[in-house]
Amino acid sequence: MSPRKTRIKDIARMAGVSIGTVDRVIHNRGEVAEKTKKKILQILKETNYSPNVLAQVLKSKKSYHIVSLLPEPTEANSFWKKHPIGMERAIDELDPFPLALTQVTFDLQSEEDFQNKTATVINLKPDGVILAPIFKSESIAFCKHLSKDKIPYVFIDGFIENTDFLAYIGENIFQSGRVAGQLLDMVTDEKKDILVVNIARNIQNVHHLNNRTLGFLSFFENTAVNKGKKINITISDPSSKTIRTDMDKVIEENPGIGSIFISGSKSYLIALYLEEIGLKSINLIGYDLLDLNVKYLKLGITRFLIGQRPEEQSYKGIKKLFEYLSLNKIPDKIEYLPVDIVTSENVDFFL
Amino acid sequence: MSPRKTRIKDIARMAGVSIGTVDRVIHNRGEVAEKTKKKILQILKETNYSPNVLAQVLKSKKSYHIVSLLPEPTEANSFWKKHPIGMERAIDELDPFPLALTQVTFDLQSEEDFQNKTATVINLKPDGVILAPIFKSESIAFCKHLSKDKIPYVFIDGFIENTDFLAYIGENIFQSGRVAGQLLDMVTDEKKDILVVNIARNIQNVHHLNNRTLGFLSFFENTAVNKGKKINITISDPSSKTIRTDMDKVIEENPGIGSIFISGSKSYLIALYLEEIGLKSINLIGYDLLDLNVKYLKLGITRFLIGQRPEEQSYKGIKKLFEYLSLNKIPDKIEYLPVDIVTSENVDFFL
DNA sequence: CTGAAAGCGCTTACAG
DNA sequence: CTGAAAGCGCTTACAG
Repeated sequence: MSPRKTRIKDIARMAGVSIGTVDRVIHNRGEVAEKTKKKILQILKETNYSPNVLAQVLKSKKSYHIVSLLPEPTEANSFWKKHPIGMERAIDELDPFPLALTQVTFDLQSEEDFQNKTATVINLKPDGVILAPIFKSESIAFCKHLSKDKIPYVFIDGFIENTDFLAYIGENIFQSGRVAGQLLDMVTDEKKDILVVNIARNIQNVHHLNNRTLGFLSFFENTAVNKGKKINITISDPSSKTIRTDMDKVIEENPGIGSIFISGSKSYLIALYLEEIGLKSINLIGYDLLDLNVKYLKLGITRFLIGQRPEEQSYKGIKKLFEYLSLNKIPDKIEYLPVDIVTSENVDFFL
Repeated sequence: MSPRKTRIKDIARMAGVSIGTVDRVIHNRGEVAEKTKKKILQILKETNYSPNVLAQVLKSKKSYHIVSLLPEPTEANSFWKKHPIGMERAIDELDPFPLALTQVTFDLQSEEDFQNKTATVINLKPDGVILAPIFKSESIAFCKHLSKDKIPYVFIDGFIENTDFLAYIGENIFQSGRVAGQLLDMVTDEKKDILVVNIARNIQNVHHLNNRTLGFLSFFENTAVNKGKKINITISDPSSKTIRTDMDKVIEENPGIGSIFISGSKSYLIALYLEEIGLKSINLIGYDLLDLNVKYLKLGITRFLIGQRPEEQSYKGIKKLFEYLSLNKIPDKIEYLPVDIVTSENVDFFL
């Protein structure tokens, strides 16, 4: 297999120069006669030289500093608890390589806090950034700043077009809506109606909820068996009182509802509601393996959860940044992770 | 974060000896006065010393040799094509670390070939082995030999109890049967019957088909809604003629069949049969993302496929062996990978 | 039983 | 513009 790797020493011998000169050419540090440089470049190419990373790292002690800017996980949104775990795992695995991670978090409810924290990140002078671009306009401004400073950044959870990101790792949001559509179509009586519930203060701004709903509905436009009505509501306040009022109303007005699609991660709120009013015949599908969502999945009130591998998102984010920084490896720009279909019988494997 | 790592040099200074002596203690190479040794061990402990792997590898050039013994992938069983990919990826990722892999394959249909190949593996004097223990008694003999030679081995795809394996990475076979049961229960009319099809020359010997079927049936014993009959047949020969004869018979005798569970990876054979006789109302579920299985999934003839992440199995196998060999890290003995539920809408993410 | 030295492949000053 | 030397942290002979 390995025909013994070419070393700088070998290149130097072949070119009739010292290793210092070879090193200067390799790293383009100048101070080399044009003629010598050409010759060395030629040999480098012929021998297909690549440096011994071990020796490089051992010598240089240069540590890359990666900063993450992700939402602060809360009781109600334990989804974001998974991301730090993935990042730590990546760093563990990269172990002997010098990599420092600073985690900055922001309040998922506050554009202002997000904006302040982007300034914090900039001040840390990172070599690379991992970012969940929750707030669009603020994110765009931040990305511009990073580009200007030549700091590479990776999106997870969602991405913004026309920015200069190094990579995106996460869900294909539209398609995950279609998967949910297909599953509900399978378990819903052909003539029953289907309710789409978005829970969000301002649905306009929540890009991925919109996109999922679009994907979900698209499945019924061209592929599904179900012929029932599709009802679409937005609940602007996740308090149990508002949920009850809004849900009571829609269910009374639409007695034919057979299934409910919740476009975000708060399906447990609807499951709780259905449990309270004792309506067990309705099929529920939602997103993300929050503890409360899993509880209702295991209770049989929620039929399916769709998982989007939060831990793998951030794990791969770190890995790709590191490979780019240390080996100059350009990753695939968009990596869609599988849309996981989770039921009470396979959920334990995902926890 | 890092308070600068303790080096051998530091230990030596603290103990008032030279670095050579410290090294002798660390590697237990003897030739050290008991008193000195004690002192150094004490300091090692206090400082929580761990070596710089970079420097270690750079110096030693010791390359670990891993040998895999897996079935030869064939047209009909492209499942085993995925494993080499996973292993190559692991080696790529481990890059600067010296790791050689030799892949030995055997004929999935031949106990004799398997046995011959175990001898081949032994002759290669590997530092570690990755093994799919397809044939039980032959595998046990092989494992005994490996244990005697103190060669660590990792199982994938299945494992044999009471052997001295380092780790197993793969499916929870029984549980994956339950998942299939749950899915079919969801899409099958309560009163319809369910057919279980095993395709195998000798069903006795095919442990995992049995186990899956047991898991599948267990779901209907204690959890399912479906009240129909459960019919269980074994087709001993995968030729299309035998399939047709056997299937014609069972369908004629059981007109109430609403769904079919295929315990192995050859669901495409049954899908092809259903396509030919034009029976489209039956729900089909099977295993593994073979090209042909995926074809019938996309055509809508197969409802669900269950995936078991073949690539990840072997990827993790290599990683765990390497970590054990180089860092002496003992892995979790059994790691069940998630049971993936795959439909026509999410299958592309898994390919 | 112990220490001093050489060397793994690379990078970084420094001398000329 | 170029070369020789020191050193990253470890391991491996070798001398005593």
